[in-house]
Amino acid sequence: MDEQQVGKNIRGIRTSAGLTVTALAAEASVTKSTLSKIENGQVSAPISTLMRVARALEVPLADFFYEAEKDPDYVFTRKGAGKIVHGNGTKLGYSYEGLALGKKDTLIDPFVLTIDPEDPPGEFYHEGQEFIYMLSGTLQFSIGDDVLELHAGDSLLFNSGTTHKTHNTGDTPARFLCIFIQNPKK
Amino acid sequence: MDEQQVGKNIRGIRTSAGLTVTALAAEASVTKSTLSKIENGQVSAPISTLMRVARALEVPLADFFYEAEKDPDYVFTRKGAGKIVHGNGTKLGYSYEGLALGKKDTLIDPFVLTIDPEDPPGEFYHEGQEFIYMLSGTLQFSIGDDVLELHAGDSLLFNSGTTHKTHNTGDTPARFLCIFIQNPKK
DNA sequence: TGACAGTGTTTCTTTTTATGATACACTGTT
DNA sequence: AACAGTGTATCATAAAAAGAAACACTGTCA
Repeated sequence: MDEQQVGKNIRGIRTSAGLTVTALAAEASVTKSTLSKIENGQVSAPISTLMRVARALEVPLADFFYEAEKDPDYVFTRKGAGKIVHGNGTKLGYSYEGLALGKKDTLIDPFVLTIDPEDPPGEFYHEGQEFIYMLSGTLQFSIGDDVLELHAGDSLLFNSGTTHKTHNTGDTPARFLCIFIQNPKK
Repeated sequence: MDEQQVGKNIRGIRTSAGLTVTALAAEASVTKSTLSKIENGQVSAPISTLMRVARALEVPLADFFYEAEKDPDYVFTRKGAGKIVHGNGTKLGYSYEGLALGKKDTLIDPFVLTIDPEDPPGEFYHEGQEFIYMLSGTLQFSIGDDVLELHAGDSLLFNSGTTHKTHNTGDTPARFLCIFIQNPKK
């Protein structure tokens, strides 16, 4: 991990967001020359500057410091330090926080999923099984013909093949731990 | 997230490692005055300096930037929702709250485990993979040669074959969600 | 009691360097 | 060809991080 890598991370996040150097610099209240130098690893920016950039990108500051790891024995994720995967590829704005993206050979795929009150209902169908554990908020969860009202601490294990829908009917974000597992018998 | 929080994170990691300011400063090739100021949030250190400290602590740099817990009341287990299975069959007094004992054909085995401060350390080894997600309290978790200090919101995915030990060194019960999955390839 | 070794903090000066303003280069488009 | 948009390099200045050394503030031990 060095300034080069930090810069590459920032550049990756910026381009993913469809922002130009100029636009992000303005949003973060730094000049574009400064941002350019940061992204190219030409300076060792103080955290105060990086914080402004992180805030403008709306990502946790820790996102700037990830490095590609290789086949670790375990993956440890600090609270809030999971890699945020924005809902690209879906028409939903949900944000997924992957908790173990660094591990290659894994049977488990854990995420923390946040659904905001204004988010549209989502419908899912896929193979395998799924386990969810509510962390905060309230979520209306439809599975098959049943509708369940999930609150913090509730948990649910089900076959993903059963059509399931999510809808946040409350006025606070709903956060839940979500764990996918592929069916190995397939 | 600000310099204050970064400093607190560093201090927490340093003290957990049993290092003094002087010792860590020497290891990181920084003066103790500089390290003191960083830990107290009096400077906005450049990443080059923080990298030296992270390397000396043998932690990834991202560990300095995890967000502090804001709302501690988002984790609650509904009364009577889970079936309590006391630690029969083990010599430990741990209590397991099975979350999916009613389902027969399951790939996932989720439960909430509570370890009280007076409980003796436990050591485990078994096949498959395991995922844990801290709900409350503090747990000292040894895996392989590493010792991790787990707090609420932290998560860990690992191969169960790696010897792992649990020990509650705090003064409040440690609760964590634990999900165990058999290796289907065996 | 006093000396002392170890902790962490503060003050002060110097030196490093990150920053912003500006100019530059490199693309496409019309 | 002019132009609007990208990102990069140059340079002076201002900012502030770093280090040295002195300052507490513990404990311990004789």
